[in-house]
Amino acid sequence: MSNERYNARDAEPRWQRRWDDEAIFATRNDDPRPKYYVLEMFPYPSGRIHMGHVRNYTMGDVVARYKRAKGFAVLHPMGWDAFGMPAENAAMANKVHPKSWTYANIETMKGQLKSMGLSLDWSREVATCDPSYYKHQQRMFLDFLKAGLVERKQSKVNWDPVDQTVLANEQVIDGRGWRSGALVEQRELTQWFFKISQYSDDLLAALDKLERWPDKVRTMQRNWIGRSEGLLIRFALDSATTPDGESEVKIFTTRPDTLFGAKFLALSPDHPLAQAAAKDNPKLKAFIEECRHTGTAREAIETAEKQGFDTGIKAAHPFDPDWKLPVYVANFVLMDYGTGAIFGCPAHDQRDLDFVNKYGLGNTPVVCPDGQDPATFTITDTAYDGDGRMINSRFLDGMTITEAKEDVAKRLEAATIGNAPVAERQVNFRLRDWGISRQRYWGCPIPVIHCETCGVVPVPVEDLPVQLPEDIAFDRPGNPLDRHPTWKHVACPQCGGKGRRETDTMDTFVDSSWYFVRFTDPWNETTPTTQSVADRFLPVDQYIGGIEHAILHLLYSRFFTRAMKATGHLDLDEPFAGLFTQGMVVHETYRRADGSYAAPAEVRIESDGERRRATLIATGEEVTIGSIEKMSKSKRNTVDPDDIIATYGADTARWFMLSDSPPDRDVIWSEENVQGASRFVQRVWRLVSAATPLLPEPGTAIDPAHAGARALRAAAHQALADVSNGIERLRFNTAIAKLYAFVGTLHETVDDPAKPLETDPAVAAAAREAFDILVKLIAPMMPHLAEECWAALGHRTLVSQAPWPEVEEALLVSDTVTLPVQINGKKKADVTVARNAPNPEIEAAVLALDAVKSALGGKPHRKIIVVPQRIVNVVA
RNA sequence: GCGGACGUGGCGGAACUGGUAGACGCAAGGGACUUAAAAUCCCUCGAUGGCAACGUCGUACGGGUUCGAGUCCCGUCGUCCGCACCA
Repeated sequence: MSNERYNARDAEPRWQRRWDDEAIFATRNDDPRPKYYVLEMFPYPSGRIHMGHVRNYTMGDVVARYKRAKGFAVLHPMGWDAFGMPAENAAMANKVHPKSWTYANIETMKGQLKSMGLSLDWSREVATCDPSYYKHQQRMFLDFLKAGLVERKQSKVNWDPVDQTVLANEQVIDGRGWRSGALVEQRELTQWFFKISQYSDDLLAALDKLERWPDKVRTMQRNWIGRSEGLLIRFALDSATTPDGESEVKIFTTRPDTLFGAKFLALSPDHPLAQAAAKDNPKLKAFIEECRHTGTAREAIETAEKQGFDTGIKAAHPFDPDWKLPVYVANFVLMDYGTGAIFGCPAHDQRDLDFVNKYGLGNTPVVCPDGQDPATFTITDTAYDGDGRMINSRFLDGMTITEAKEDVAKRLEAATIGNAPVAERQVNFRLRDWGISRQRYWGCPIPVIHCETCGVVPVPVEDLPVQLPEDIAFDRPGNPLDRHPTWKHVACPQCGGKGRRETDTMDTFVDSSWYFVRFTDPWNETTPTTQSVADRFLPVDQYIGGIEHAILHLLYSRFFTRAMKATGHLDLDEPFAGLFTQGMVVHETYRRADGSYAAPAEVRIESDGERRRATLIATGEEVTIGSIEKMSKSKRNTVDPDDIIATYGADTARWFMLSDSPPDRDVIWSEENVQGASRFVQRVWRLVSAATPLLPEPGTAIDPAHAGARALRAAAHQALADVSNGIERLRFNTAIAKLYAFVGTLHETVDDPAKPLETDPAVAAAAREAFDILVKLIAPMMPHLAEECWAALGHRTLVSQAPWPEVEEALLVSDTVTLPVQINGKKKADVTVARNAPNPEIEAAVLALDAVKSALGGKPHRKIIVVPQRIVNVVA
């Protein structure tokens, strides 16, 4: 065997250069073969890539290389999600311009990605901060505006006091800004909105068709969109108790069946009627103020106590004008859902029950669970929201909930107050419009001009892009665009009068909502898309990224696809046909005695057989091995991809990323397991080096009658079938397990003391085929090693361009099968029979087995179950 | 609170639509080679009983369906994730 070690540091750059020189990963838009679009979520250019990127991009690259070998015109591009806050933070902290900071980071990270050996078409690279990209985004903004998909409105917004910007609801997590972590405040501002809610129904319904999306993500989006069917009911107000000008209140309910259990109405503190009532009621006014404050603090989780204030207003029950219900203002009623008002049925809604128990309004159960006696069924602390029959509900009594809902809806639709029906059926969504205004510099400028006479005027398309000014100061927080001395002062395109540019920029989620479209023709300077090309390559066949984008990015992209279709930029229903969410890369943490963290690179791990100990390399100080956590700077448990590639090579890193865990689960980065991957790289190289001199020319005919040759071919084709299947199903860890096993088999052949490889031409010919297959199988995962082996095996082509081998199915089935034999479901023996042996023959063979005879002890069996090709079970 | 996913050796995990539980990797132990170490190669490796052939138990726990259950059903416990006053 050769002693020469495989030198990744030498081989990897060499092959990368060759791929580059021959431009083998560039995709031609006129390639006539069937297309396959594989895409990984593009990175934010934060400075350096991290292990999460390595995992994400390795998975995508395996798919890209595999599909390319399968004969597809593969589109596999990369770009940069390059606008955003960190560039401005860096500008403030280090006096670097966001642009130079961003482009320097892109340069560094591009080099890192290249060192991973990814099969990307770099000629399609885009950066969202480049005017050549955001120009088209501005164009689409104007098109959306024209199409009625953009709106400017006053709204209560989530204000992040640290980043000094507005956040979308999706960007507020537990009441805190998703990036800054600061407690979010409520403010009234005029904002630009994309009318995503216009597509609520479609965005929801189309989820059912996204069969290649994880159920988890679809469920999350379903919940986020939050469709609920119900009834909008008008309650007439008692004029004697009601402020002038008010005569009714509208409420939304999904439980009209419980109308006879109503005890009160409740308004949101922001409800117009509440405001009106507060005018002459200082106590109510004070209460509303209080609600606002606790509302903004958002500590709702622990201080969830229901509070209300009786306005004194009385509302008439829709089925009984003499039945008056008190109208409260309550802190738990949300203004921006439904109508901002509810009716409370305490017996069947926990919130309402908590409320009446506090204010002594009582409750009447109107739904009685089956098996309970309606006469004695009572509610005290726990509302009943299950199924049952209507009680205490006059004409509804005895009906099911569904029947009662229908009956109430029909009656109230037919009834009228004034000239309008009392109620109408309504569908409500939780999803609200997407506020895209950000008070930031480093984002895509919103292309409109505010004119003193004409109002809001779109920037003419021929004036695009509205470019960001480069002379900008970051000495204060807030929006530098707004403070720029000249940039915002322009003439109105309509009247030529005094105008002012919009100084808000777009949420960076806008940038990432269509980059996958732009990749199809990034060279088009005049329009955002070239429709024929976009329609050819889209949808993305396989999209891969983190679960953290399950809602925001993916929902926005789905909206954008619809909006682009509506404005004639695309003909596409859904952007991502297949979605895969990969798990995180996690690592142990190390803590010093003083509580500070130590980095993996500073620590030496030793095992004394019983347990693992960690010491600081520099001082020998013992450190505690802590829990396994997501890699993060704060826990200092990160591993730098550059270090790993320098030490082991990209192939080892790639192989490790795929091998240890199922790709949708977290993978633990462990030094021992990386070394295992590294050993495997060397093992493959040694094996190929040892075998090569003994192998005949590629394509040498193999004697089909030779048993040894056939066995070897069977192993190769089985591995081929298994690895292909693993990649197709994105089960990379199982594909890799099969490769380990296959290499083991080849090793046995090469190491066989009988030396058939040297003496038996049939075996040698089979081995030639097997080695060629092996190298093709490892190529998607370890492309550099594969190229090196491919060349060593005497090929002059690139394995990266070689076709995927075809499975010869005939090799996978043998003439005989060995079936496990069970007695009463426990395995006791094996039986080998002809593959197509009829059942009686198999039964006879089984009953003749010693193990079966002794187990039966001379008694007759009761039954034999033969599952063809699988198993035999004898029932004693 | 609501919704979802999961629970298999010392560890990561495998087991297609119910059909030989623990593939493959890591760690560990033993051996070969070596002056020695590294590297490499070979063997062992769920628990338990037995000298052994072999037996018994075993996929969080308790039931059930089935010739047969890690897989399906019911219940319990635990872990993780998402949403969180959405009427």
